[in-house]
Amino acid sequence: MKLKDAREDGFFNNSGLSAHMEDYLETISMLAQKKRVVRVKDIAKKLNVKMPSVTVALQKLKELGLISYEKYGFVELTDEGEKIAKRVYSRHSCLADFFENVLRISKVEADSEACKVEHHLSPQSCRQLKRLVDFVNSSETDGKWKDDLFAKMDERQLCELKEGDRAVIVRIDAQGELKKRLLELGFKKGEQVELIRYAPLEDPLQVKIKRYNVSLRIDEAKTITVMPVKKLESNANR
Amino acid sequence: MKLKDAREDGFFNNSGLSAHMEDYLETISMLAQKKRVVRVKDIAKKLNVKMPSVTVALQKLKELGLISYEKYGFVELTDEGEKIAKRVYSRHSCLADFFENVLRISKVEADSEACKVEHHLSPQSCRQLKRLVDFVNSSETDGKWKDDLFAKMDERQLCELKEGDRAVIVRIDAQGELKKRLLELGFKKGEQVELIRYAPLEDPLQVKIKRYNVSLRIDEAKTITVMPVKKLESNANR
DNA sequence: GTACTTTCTTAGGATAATCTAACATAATTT
DNA sequence: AAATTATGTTAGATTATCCTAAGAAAGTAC
Repeated sequence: MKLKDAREDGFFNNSGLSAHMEDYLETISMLAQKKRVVRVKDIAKKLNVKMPSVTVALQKLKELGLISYEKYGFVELTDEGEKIAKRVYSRHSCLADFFENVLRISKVEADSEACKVEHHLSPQSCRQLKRLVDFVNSSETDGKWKDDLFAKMDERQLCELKEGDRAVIVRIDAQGELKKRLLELGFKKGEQVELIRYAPLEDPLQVKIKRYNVSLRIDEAKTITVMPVKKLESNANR
Repeated sequence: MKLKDAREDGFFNNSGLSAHMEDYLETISMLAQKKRVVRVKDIAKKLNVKMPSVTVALQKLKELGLISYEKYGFVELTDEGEKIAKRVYSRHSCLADFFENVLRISKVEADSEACKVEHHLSPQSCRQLKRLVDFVNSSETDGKWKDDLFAKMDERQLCELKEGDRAVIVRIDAQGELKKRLLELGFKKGEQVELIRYAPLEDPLQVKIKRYNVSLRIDEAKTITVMPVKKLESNANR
């Protein structure tokens, strides 16, 4: 909602920079830590844009006094630029941490989600998010609730699995006829299933249960709650 | 990170629409529920843009088959448009719910944050977020941890308060000289403070404690953790 | 030290959004 | 029914991105 705001608050952030400019800054900062010098080419690669786009962005950042850079030269952050980059980066880590350790999605996806969301989060939300992550991560507050939370967060509906995933059935919410049919097919709590394949439009999905291949419609698969089994990736090639 | 993606995945979402187009769709859907007819003017007002911008957007949405609309006529969503709007809206509510009931920021701010973030969240994250909110909201899993969580989430550092806010001191993390000085000024656990005013650049902030006005630097105020006291707004005019 | 390769910049064009100003249609009032 | 007001559209400009193509500078190789 509020498109104009999207321009004022969404694209342009606390730093006064657009989301894209913040990305450039963040990238420069990251590269500066890894490499001796920061080059246009590297920035372009990291941000997945072409070099001319980088050149233009650098010129703008230079005008803003956030980097020092001469034509054909290397790029360095000024103190001011470094400060903003740090802030942007901390927001990013906070989010990535949240996605990974609270929402419990894979590290890679957590990072990618953080990238997409990071420029749009207010400092306040960021602080609150940090409090939440700290609470969940803190070992003081251990106890059953945390196991409960993680169990809940790790549950999926059968149709959320990817091809090849295996999982154990936790619960079946189907009623009446459907429930009966699913039970007959062998779906019951504790049973292991493997998602074989989705049909082109994702609709019927093929599942393996007790050595049988069964075809389910998405609406049917939605009633089945499962807990994925971690694949031992290192065993994959044996 | 990944600017090009920002275009492919950030601005253009699961629906294949840009964030702004999703906003238009969502707004139309909301207005359609409240009003007899949806007019350009209302959309413009809601989205905080001028009418010509709306006209242009509507033309595009029409081309995409998401709304039916004739020049100078009213706007209606097609089935396809309605479907997308619903999806967008459910993502929005999920986020707003999260910001309000898990991160525990005010309803208004929760909604505004949701608006800014909503277009950038994958369906997967959305589902996980929903699981988290459900877990926190569910009354089954009651018990002390929830109180602990809320207590933690409701804590603020003194310098996070707004002018006029009152709060009770929960903890002081200062060390050595600073701690001594704060204690001398009357800052201690259980004491009530009121944030009077920030200096122009937010730096020294003026706090009232035990009828005294005290000036603190931000770094000092950061060491003081407080629990805001809800103002009884309805009493304000008496 | 000339020639090739890599890296970077400039120029010019595209797109998606915004806006203002001016004009067109519809609705309301008299 | 004519005049006025409200609403909506078109035209044209602006901004922030991106891109490709072509040329310039720097680095490397023989």
